[in-house]
Amino acid sequence: MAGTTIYDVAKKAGVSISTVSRVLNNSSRVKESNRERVLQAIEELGYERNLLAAALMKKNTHTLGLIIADIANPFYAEITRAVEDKAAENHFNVIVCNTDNDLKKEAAYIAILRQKRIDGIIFTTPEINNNNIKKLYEEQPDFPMVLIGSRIEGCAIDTVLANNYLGTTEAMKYLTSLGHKRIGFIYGLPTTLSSRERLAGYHNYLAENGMKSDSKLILCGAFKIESGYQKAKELLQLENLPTAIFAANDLIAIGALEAAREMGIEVPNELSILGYDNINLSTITYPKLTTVAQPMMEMGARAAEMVIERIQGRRSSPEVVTLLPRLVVRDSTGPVRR
Amino acid sequence: MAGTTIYDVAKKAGVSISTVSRVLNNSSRVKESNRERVLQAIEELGYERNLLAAALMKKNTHTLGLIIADIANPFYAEITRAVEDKAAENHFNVIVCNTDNDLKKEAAYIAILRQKRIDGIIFTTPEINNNNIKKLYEEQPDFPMVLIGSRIEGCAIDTVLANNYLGTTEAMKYLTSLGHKRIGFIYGLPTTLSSRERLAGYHNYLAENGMKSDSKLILCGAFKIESGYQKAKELLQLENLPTAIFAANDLIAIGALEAAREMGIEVPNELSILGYDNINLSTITYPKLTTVAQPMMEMGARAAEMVIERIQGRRSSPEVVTLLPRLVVRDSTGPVRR
DNA sequence: CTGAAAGCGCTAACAG
DNA sequence: CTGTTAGCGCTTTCAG
Repeated sequence: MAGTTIYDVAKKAGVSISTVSRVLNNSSRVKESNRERVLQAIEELGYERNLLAAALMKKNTHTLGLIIADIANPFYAEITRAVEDKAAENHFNVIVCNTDNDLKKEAAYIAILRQKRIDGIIFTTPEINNNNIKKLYEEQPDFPMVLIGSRIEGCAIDTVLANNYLGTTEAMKYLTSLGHKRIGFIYGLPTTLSSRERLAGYHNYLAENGMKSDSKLILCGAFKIESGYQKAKELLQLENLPTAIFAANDLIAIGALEAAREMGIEVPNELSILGYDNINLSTITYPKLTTVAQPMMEMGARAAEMVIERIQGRRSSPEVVTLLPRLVVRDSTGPVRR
Repeated sequence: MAGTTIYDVAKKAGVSISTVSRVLNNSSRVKESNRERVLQAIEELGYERNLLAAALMKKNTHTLGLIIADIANPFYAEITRAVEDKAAENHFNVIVCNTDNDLKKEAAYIAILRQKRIDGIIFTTPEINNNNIKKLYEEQPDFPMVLIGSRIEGCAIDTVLANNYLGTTEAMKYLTSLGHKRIGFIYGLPTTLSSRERLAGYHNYLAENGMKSDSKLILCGAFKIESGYQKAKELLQLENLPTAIFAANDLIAIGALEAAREMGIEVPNELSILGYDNINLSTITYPKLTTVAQPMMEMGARAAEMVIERIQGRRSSPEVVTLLPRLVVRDSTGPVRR
């Protein structure tokens, strides 16, 4: 019953509420016989602990906030799953907040989460210039939080990253090894860490390997299927066609796949398409997508671990953990046709 | 600051804590000048309300629990998105709980959610015999909860359903209109409402239309891609081949698509495949999946509305809301080849 | 090892 | 309209 309190339990067990509290929290030795009587009273009364009252005293709620753009986006869904798993393992719950990358919404969520006294927040905000986080950090530098896949200038916050340069380089190396020289690049929101670093990686690779970069081959849209579809169409209407398209995420790549199909361009025979992320979807496309796999599960799990460690005071100076992506070759890429 | 309380605010504003509380809650008239002084004090102190303390008194947390099998499953992800949106609209947060349909895990989540005094729970448990829910209902019949896509025997609980018979019938009607007579049926976990009703719908349709049902054509697996793949393979190795496969969800259909491709069977020319749900994935398969669309967004939104209404006492006798599915014809189905 | 008592920060009568 | 007061249900000294 929700109405019963430790007073009821105490009375029934013939002990004081302190003793009841002690067995509830395992906080200090309680005579075995008393512990048993308390446990039995709890059982018989169907007592349900009020964790709100406990939190009011203990100053922790064992609840985490997770701020993401959109849980219906498979990329975030997978991270969320990992976060929730790791949280549950450590007896934390997670409140999920969809912001659609709207800073106003995000600010409102942050405020309410703090008012509900959640213990920490995990941000997956892609934006590199997120003033909400910056502000929170400045006002409460000690508040436990961690960033996934992003960095905020001037904020020493725990962060989990996947190495974008490496991923991009691997992909480009692979593509060029197949003989591709004209490689189109479609990326998403430019104010995003992923966009920046992947674009930089693309440019770098070309430069370091003495390949000229053609600005006509570089298009910017959004990290969405629709956007990938449109930008790929643009690319495929160029006079001097690319032989491969490197998409800055899988959704873009999926859109590109569709554009190619619609235009009667065979993948991978006439055009190679390479994605980024390795979301679950990438297995069910036809052809199956070659992609740079981000260790999303690890990223989520690691992030959850980090906030929890910080909440529990088992962590001092902020740290940036950089995980390694790896190329997953499937069927959407092949040797350039001469 | 998190350390400041209404006492600090009251002192700074030169009023009593009651007045502060009143402006915070807009609970009763406060002289305009006082309200402003309070607001200003709040601003200057950076006061952050402690909603735990408030909840302890008010007996509500403005938090919902959402119990699902797996947020990484696009079907649940979409529902979750809708639930969270509607919740946020009504100033509720949602705690997401992944159970993998494990009743033990679920029971643990229910217990902790209640201890955290969340205001209501939305269950998307597919199982028809969920003792956790039954038990909760028996112990706390007034506790606000709603079921999505399932029913629990003997429990008068608010429920949101999509009409499985109708969906199945539509699909079968469409398939037979294309000339299909041997229609394979692959479904998932048999203890699931969706499985039962869709299977029943399949049988019904055949019976009502004087078509004989062949038990060899009816296979049961899990609601997963992998399972669809395997069962479709079985179906496609039969002596007397089906000309169409009706899958009880899209994941199964996607698996079937892959099986067909692997076996060199052309869809839809040689085999029609029809799914159920219309998850986002169903647009990106090749060919694009014909499917029975469940209004997942509406289901989630409606469910959230219902719990919130019940929480707010704006709802009396439990209700079963049945939404209508609709057939979405895409490219994975076609006329039977003679 | 146990109990009494003092809060945690807030809301809700109840007087005024 | 405002302040006083008594809790909400629990944890945590502090004595014993």
